[in-house]
Amino acid sequence: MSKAYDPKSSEPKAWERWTSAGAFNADPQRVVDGEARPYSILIPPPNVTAALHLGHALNNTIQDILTRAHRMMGYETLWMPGTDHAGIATQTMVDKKLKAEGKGGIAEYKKKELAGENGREEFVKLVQEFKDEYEARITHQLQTMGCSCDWRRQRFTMDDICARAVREAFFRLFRDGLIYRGKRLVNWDPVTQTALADDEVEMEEVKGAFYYLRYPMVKTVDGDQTIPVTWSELGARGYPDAHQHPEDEQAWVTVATTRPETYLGDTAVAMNPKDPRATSVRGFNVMLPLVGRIIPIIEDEYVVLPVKFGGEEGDAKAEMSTGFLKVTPAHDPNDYMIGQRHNLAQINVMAPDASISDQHGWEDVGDAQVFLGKSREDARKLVVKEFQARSVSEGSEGSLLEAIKPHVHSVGHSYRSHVPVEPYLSDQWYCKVSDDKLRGNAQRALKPEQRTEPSLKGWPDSRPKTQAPDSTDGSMTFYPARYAKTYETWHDNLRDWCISRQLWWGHRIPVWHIQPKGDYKESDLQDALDALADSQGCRGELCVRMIADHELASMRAFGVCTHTERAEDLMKNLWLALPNSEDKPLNRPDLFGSTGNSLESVLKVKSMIHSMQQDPDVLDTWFSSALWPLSTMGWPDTDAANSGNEPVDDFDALLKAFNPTSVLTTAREIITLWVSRMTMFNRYFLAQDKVHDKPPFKDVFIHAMIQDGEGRKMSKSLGNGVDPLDIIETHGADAMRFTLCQMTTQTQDVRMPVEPDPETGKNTSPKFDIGRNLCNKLWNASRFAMSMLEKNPVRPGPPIDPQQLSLVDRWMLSRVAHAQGAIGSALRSYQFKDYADALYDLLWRDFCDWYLESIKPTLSEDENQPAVLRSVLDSILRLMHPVTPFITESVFERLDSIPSREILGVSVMETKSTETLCQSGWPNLDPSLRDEIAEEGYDRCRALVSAIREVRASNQVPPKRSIVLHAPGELGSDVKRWNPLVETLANVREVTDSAPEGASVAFVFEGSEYKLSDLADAVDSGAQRERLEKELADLDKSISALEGRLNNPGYTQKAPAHLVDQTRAELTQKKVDRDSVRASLDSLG
RNA sequence: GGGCGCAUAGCUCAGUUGGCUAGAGCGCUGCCGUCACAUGGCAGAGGUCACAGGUUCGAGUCCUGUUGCGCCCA
Repeated sequence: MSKAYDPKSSEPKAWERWTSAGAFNADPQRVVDGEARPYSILIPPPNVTAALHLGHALNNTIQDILTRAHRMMGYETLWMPGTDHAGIATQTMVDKKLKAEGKGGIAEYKKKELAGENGREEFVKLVQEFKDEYEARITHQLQTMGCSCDWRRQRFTMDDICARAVREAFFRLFRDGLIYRGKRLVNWDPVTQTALADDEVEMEEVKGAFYYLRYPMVKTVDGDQTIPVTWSELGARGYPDAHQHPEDEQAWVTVATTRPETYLGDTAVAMNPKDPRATSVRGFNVMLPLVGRIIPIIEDEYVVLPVKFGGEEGDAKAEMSTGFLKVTPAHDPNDYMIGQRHNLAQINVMAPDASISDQHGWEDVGDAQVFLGKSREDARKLVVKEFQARSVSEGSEGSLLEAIKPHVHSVGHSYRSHVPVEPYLSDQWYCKVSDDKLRGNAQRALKPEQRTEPSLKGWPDSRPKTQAPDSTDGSMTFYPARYAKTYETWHDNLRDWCISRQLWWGHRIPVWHIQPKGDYKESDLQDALDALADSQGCRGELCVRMIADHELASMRAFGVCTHTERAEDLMKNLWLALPNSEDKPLNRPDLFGSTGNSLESVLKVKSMIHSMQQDPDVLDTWFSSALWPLSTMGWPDTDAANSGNEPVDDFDALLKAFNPTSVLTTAREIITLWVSRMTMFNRYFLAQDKVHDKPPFKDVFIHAMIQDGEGRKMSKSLGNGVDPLDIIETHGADAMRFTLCQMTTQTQDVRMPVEPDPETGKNTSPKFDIGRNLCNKLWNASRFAMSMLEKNPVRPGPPIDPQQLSLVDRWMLSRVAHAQGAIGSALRSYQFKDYADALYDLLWRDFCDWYLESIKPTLSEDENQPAVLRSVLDSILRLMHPVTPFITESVFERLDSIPSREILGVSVMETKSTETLCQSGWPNLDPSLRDEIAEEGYDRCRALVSAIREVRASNQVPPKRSIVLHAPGELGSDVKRWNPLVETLANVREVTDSAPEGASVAFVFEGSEYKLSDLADAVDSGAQRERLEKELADLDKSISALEGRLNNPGYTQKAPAHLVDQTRAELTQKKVDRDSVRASLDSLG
């Protein structure tokens, strides 16, 4: 074995051993047959947009630690790997890449598609290639890190098995009325031209302005709506300040807006009913400049009163408000709500690219055609310019633009294209997550102790319905517990989920839109299609729903959702067969077979369809992510999953064995996006299947976020990101894993100082040295131990009774037992730092610093000691394996061939194989090995050694010099009984009862004075005095503290008796110590 | 604006029901080329536990408030 541990040579070999042994393969049948308990984890599928970063490394290290530990504990263990197609993110990446390569980007392919070519298909193929590349890279990264996933089962959210789950889920929700079509304001990204979910919008501070615009006031006389209202008229009606304006001039209202360009779509001006001006303007309208649209002045509580008229002073909104609010229902979410309340028209004045357009619902353009075709930015400038140039009415003073005040406000930006999001009215698909069948199930999943009163009060139905230990409700627990609140609050304010995206990369929505010919009901079309489906062998695989209801039959629309590929083909064929002209017969009768029955059905359906179109949109990425616990397990059709080209065909047992999973390990930012939705879907669908009604995981562990040394997020743009592969290259995978494990505390952020590696220039962190050093320590300790075992082989024999062992051996076994317990409880409570610290202390402090040093001289004489050494090293390797799998596997391979002998109480848990360390058992140390007496005895010995070492150091005694300990009485006989521990560890040549003859140095131990001699040729009495005086000062300080405590009657009366006794004993001891130190000082003269 | 978190040694962090003379690693100082490991050993210095009140016999820990930093959601 080499002197220093070399991860580069060990890691690939260990990996090879695991994979050839099939060490990571899970066998669901063993669980179903009751041979083993299940332990399963689903990987949060990384996006295929980029290589993994340190946050992924942390998350996956944690999952691997849990997986490996439970595998060794005898659980049938599944860690399911996979990646996410990350719809918009990936599509954008590919678009950018194409543009960077000088190609046209997605726009080119959109043109092709419009021209009737396969632009969409070609583009998706390119994305597929991109995905393949990154998927391979991510897989490589995870494997290099040592992730013990069952790689045979690797999934991708868009592969066939996942696609089947998506189709099934969509169909059922559609059928059950939980998916609907809605015209809503969405967060529209004008660059990628897609709707964004609320959580895909990032708020950014923007330096903008409040623009104060004047709208002339008009009234209706004899049907003419454009008659100006004058100030004097308003004044007569009690309008405050009306007299400040010229009497006969036209009055106006001033609205304040940050987005003047949206005025084109205004359909009302609103004011608060409490506004003192409300009565005087009631019944009047205003006329939009240039557009000429007459819009009403309405009253709504939403409007903030200006300070002048009762608004709160200091409230920024009240300070800015004029009391009049322009209402643009089609371009602002709040205005949309007002519009709903007052039944206002929604006028969309923009094209999908956010340029001003009269092609998307705006008709009364009037003089505003100057704005057509302008981008929203240009339109804003132009609106300001036009308003500035005009006045309220001809000849009146002042322009329509009253003022511009700078204003910093936060604006939603697309997380992909980073442009401001445009609230945009469009038709989208929604999932009714606010339904109790979904929301309620997610709320009820939470452990009752983690629910809070306000939420339970707000949602009385969300109280858990069942409470048995294995119950369906209340069985999901968050670690750390505080994150339960994030989860809970999210559901309290849940809005329906917009699930459609105007993208090409994703699961296409399996719906055909049908415009009906004639006036008929949903069920009529359903019946006709059922008959057709029947004739085509796909009965029941189509579901019809009204998706747009309108008084006019011609404006109605039906959605036909297809349940299967077959049904999809049927609809496609129907579309192909429909002739352009209504009266012509089918142009492709061949598509439906030749039976008269089918032809009749086709003709019937055809007669009902005016036009049909496949929905062009795809589903939000999170829709397939939400199905991850189901799709990875082959749901809904395990038979179909088995028949694919999968390397394993045990899907039928998979779901039964491993859903619900044991724990989900993830970052806090996706508690809402992902955890919640998986919970809803898992419970909803599996309950329908009568499988179970459980949440998809028992525990949810939320790990910390890694920030750089300055507390900033790691990101590409800041250049502070760290690539796990770089760390593995310089430090080794185990070193990285150990450091990450040790950093994983229960706080929400952890910091990792980042600096460039002086050699490679790549980002690294000194933190990883900790892990590297630990591995090196393990390597050398093992090397040393094994060489000693070669020289002093374990002799065969019956099991050793620990009671027969020497003090240090019993102590070491006790420490291992202690560590095993600490590690077990750390794992159960997801306290990963505690795990790492327990390993560090066990290996470095206990085993290396004390045990190995202690046994050096005795190993050859003590016939039991080699067996203990062998056994302890074995246990340490096993306990360390989940954190540092590679090095422990390498060492274990060598240790395994060294003979061993059983020690009573030391065993390993049973596993299905012992071929590698990875597969073999977790240490099982009987609690009786925790030996208080040995720990106390050895601790005394160590304390004495430390005291002697301190004397040696303060007197500058060279380490090589052997000295003499003068220890009469009890201590002397103890030291002799411990022989040769003190002698070895403190380099003492001789222990004697006699007093020193020559120069000596005194030290105090347990209240008595002892002496050391032969320290050097001359003893430095100054150093001794200094040391003793410091010791005296420390003692005085603690004595006065203890006395102070005991002199406090409150303490002696109220504190627990054992504590008071303890304090008294401590005080007595300290006083004795002090006397001895004083005596030593006196004798120094 | 709402929610959550953090503030302890020069740095990164532990400190789980209040009982502590407040710990670890790195860094720092001194000694050590020793036959497992210098990616190491031994010894040492270093802290008004952000601030101000309160509860208690006793507060780093619990409560209230203040300040600063960070994250999430509007």
